[in-house]
Amino acid sequence: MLDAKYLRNELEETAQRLEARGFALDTAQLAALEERRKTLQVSTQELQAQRNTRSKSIGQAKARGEDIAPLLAHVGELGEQLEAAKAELAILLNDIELIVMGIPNLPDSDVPQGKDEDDNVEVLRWGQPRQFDFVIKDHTDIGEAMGGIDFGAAVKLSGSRFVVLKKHIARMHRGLAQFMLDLHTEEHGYTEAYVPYLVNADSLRGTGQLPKFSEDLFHTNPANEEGVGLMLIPTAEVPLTNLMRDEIVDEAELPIKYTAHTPCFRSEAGSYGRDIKGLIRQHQFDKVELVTLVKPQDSNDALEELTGCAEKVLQLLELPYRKMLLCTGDMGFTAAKTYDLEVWLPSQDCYREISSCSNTRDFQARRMQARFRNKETNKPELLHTLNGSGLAVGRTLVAILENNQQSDGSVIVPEVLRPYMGGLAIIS
RNA sequence: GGAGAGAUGGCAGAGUGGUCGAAUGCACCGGUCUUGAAAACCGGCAUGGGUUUAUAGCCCAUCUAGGGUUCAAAUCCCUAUCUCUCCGCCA
Repeated sequence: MLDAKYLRNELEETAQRLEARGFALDTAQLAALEERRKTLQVSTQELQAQRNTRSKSIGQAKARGEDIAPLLAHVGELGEQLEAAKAELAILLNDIELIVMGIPNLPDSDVPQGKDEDDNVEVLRWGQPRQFDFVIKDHTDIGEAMGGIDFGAAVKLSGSRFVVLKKHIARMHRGLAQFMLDLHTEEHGYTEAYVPYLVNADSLRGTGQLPKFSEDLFHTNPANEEGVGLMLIPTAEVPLTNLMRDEIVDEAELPIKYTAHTPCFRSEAGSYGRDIKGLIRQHQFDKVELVTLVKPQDSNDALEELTGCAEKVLQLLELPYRKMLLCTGDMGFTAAKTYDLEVWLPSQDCYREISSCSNTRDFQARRMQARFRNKETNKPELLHTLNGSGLAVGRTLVAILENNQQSDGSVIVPEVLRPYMGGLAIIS
């Protein structure tokens, strides 16, 4: 959420900056609502103040043993006016909030202008895509041949966009998550967390999934009262970041760095026909998430550091990747600046997203009132929140299967993963 | 599933209808004292919002949340959520 004061004082400038990311802000509508809000709120508060003083004087009169009947008659109609004004104001504030909650974050000034993913800027490339001297298979064929990937079984259990993994593939999937968690906790200073996979609407509002992207979420429909209104997390960013919702932490505790391995659930509404085959786009996938909360002046550096932590995973697994700086038009709703990491997929002959690392600045923090106490002023200030995948486990599995495949259909296990695979060097 | 108790500021804990945004203690910040520290003493110390050039002032809201009663609610009523105790069940 943008700062309400900034929004109303710099309405045109805000609209201009949002245009860069393809968002059309209806400034005329907002200005009109704002004008009404101002007069109505001022007059409502004025009425409230009047009633407060009169009620107070009734109390004082009563204490002195005076007759309060005439005072009571006078305050009666004031109450009615106040009720009406309050009701009207509540509706208006609600309307305005709905609009403001649906406005995306402002892009940082160093984010390239652009319309879509074609305008993203490549920052660096790491590793060399391997040259194959045999006809390569995609991860589905490799996995199915090993009896380790079974889409048919998943269709029976749940439907399309789910998968059943077995044997070495299932183990590698598990090992990958362990490896990533160990790396981030032992080498990168993150605190491991185990979090709920079902969260309430307040949490989803805090990180920006609601109210605008409800259709991307899986909603629960419990048969009894218990658990009503809970939704499945689309990413661990939601529970991890919301740990700080309505909290004020000491400046000395910053930065706060959390990591968690969780499944993520996405309805993928509107992506019908995209990546139908394989593990790339699933309703349920595992991810190791990185979340950091920092002082405002530290968030630029924190984004570089966080992205570096995700890159480290790819480097240790020896997977070729490139780092993209997203343009204004391709960024997510809450992001001020985003790096995508894209891993090389031989079967698709291109780089595909495997991590997305964003600085949301105070956009999420304002929604959830996540703050720290400034040591100098002793006043609470909004934190900056950052999040990134470190990495998407399913897609990492895909990348390993495809990049490390051999002509006989077996796959070489990356060195760093072998301790998590009982020492296996090759799976087949 | 059944029975009961509770939810107040960073924490602890008063407050049962009227100058209560809320006593007191702890913590924290500043000062006096001290060679320095501690102790003692003095002072300060909630958050959100509105108005405004202003984190000057003024105003509104907030005692888990949402409704209700009343001129007036931390205080009375209803509902929800959460916590605790006991019984049952259970990984």
